[in-house]
Amino acid sequence: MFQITSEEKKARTGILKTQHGKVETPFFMPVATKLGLKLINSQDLKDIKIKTIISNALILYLNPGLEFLEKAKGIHKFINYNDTIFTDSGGFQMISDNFLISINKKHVRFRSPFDSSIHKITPEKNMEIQSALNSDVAMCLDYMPRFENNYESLKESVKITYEWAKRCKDSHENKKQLLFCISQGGTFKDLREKSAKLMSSLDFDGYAIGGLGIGEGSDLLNKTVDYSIKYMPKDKPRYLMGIGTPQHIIESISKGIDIFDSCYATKHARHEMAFTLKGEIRLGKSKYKEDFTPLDENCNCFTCKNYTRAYIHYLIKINEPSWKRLVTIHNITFLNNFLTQIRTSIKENNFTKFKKDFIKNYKVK
RNA sequence: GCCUUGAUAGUGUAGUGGUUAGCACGUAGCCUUGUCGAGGCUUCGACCCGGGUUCAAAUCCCGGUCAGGGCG
Repeated sequence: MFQITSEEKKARTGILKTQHGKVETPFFMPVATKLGLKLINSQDLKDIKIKTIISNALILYLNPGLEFLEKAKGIHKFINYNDTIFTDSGGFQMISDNFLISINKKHVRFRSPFDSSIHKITPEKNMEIQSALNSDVAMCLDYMPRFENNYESLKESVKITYEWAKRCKDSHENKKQLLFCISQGGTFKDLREKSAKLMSSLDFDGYAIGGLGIGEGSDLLNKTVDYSIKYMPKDKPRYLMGIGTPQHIIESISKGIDIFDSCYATKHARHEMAFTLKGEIRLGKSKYKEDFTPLDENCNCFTCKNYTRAYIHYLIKINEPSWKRLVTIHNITFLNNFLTQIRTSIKENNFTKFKKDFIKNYKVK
């Protein structure tokens, strides 16, 4: 399932094998919650060489529904994507007020945002859904409390998430599908350590860190990854959920993280932000009006090969929405290339220098 | 030449005697990280010029300038 191929200090490369092929780690997954990547499609993913995406089991269960997806001959066929698809369990929805109704040890009750119907989901039911979706990697149902700074509720979430992980594992029947668990604990050291230890006591195909990237800031994010990863199995893939930015990705890889997903790159692309090796730029700013250079000077993406910052700026100013696709393509290509470079640097035992050079050039506000 | 209409942020406009002069786009800045609203927030920025009436004028009057329209 997972094999480490090279290491430099704590950073490592590896190969994750799923029913749809092999993926080299560390990698980044774009988010396709509803099986749609805004503005781009599976052909774009092939062109960019994106080998994994992540969707959301609970959302797909509510709409378009399992019956429909069965008629469509499965999610891979439906979206014409023949590589690895992760499905998130839907635990993240629990932080949304208009979603959650109640939660207890047995199940979670919530209201569908699509038709306001009320649903009850148990870990067993969640596994049933993910097995039926036949994604390549399923995530255990976890409980992420809304009040992320409340120690007591986080303590409770660590406990419930552990109980649920056991139930997910026991009821997981799709043997072609890998199953990852998720640890919680907010930014509290003792809770993170406890959660990581509890999860590591169970045998999963991969181990995720959840509950981060929700405004805790870089310092707490980095510290929390340290707390957790110390007690996570070394020979299994480690997935930092919801992250994110190039600086967080490279920092986390240096700690031993293998997998990332985030809507940051695509969402920010639609808000005029493009990644460059020197930091983020805002293309709507007038300083780019006569900047006839590519978004990033070293990027080989479709957008950078064919268009300039000035053109994107111009499209923004004349309210021509096609720029959003161009910037989206750039940002996910940028991240994908970034991860490829990181993998290469680890294999060549050059990662430490690569990271140092990157941080030196990458300006963070 | 005569008549007429108009002139309010960079642009387009609201405003019939007392408004912190409103709005949209724009400028500048900030936010967004496992449900991505093709977003959200903040800032900057104006009454054409000169005189008059009035306690008080973007608002009423006179003149000028500029622009549009009509007549000759």
